[in-house]
Amino acid sequence: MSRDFSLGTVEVALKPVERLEEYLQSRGKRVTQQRKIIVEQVFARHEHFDADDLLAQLRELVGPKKVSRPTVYRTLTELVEAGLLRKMTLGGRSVYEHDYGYPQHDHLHCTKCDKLIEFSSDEMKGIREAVGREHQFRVTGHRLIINGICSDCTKARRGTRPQDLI
Amino acid sequence: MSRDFSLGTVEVALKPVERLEEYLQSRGKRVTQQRKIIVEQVFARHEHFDADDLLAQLRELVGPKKVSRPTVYRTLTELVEAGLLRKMTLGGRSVYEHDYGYPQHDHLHCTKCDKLIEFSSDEMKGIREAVGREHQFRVTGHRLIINGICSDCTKARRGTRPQDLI
DNA sequence: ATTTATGCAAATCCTTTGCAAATCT
DNA sequence: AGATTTGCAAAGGATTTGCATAAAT
Repeated sequence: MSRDFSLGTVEVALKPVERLEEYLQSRGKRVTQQRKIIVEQVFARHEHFDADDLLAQLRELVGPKKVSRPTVYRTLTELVEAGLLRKMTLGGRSVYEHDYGYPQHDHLHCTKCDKLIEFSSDEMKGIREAVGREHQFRVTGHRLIINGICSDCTKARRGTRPQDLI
Repeated sequence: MSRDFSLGTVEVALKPVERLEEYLQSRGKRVTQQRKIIVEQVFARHEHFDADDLLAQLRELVGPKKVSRPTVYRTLTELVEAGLLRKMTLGGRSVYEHDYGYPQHDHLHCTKCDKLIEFSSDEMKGIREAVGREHQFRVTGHRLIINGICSDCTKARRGTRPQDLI
């Protein structure tokens, strides 16, 4: 199966839910209703989100009391462990995005409207390797966020609240 | 006046305290004892620190009740606004480092021992420009953190607590 | 004399936890 | 049945805020 996203295409053998089941079973964890509901909803949209966004989405699209807040937090942690989601911290709050079946990329962060735009740069690979070698550092990943003002906000001349630059 | 740091030398016209006074006066804010004590202590050491570290340093080197916790937080925010400090978020907590008179650089973050190592890469300038142009984004800064295991932890074979990869 | 800043205590925000009841295997 | 999960309520940790008092202009 292959999925096509704005940044490219990556081959993935299993659907997110299946990947999760595989992960859960390999750890003797259980495939519960709420975990299935959560992956399903998480992969139903591609935008970046935080625990609250997800909770709101669940309440709206699935039902008001299908999954509790603690379970959302617990499951998000598992989805990160399972390699399905990637977590990042933007000004104090945790933000998640798809990792599974999604190509490596970085972010442009508009400090006016707080929008996140994805981009990919091949040069990063080189930088990582070079820097790692130089410092005898075993590199496992990186996070690059370029801050600035997006074109929309530049046009709109009057921005909203000033954001702290992570 | 020039200051020499591991990554290079940058010319700065005023000392941090002076720069702060300039900033405060330009805003009709007051040059208080605690604000002066804080900048002084903040620039007395070059390591990265968080609000708690600073509070501890103040209690130890200045006195146990010279500056309160809320004032530390309020002043750190001002120092960032004044361009004296740079703020970053590492796994939920805010970490600060010198910005004023200190050259642009990025970080290597050891996910075992949580150590931060500075490095600078010239390629980043190019990436920033290219990406900004491509997305009509007015770039004002960036944050690059490369995660991995530092040489110390690799040697020590057994790391400490697992960290979440920002 | 004004007006801003500080310190205290309490409040917030996001996230995590203890524990009994519910749900999987 | 037996173990893991869930949901609830409460706890936690970092950071912020209201307000009376202290300090700066």
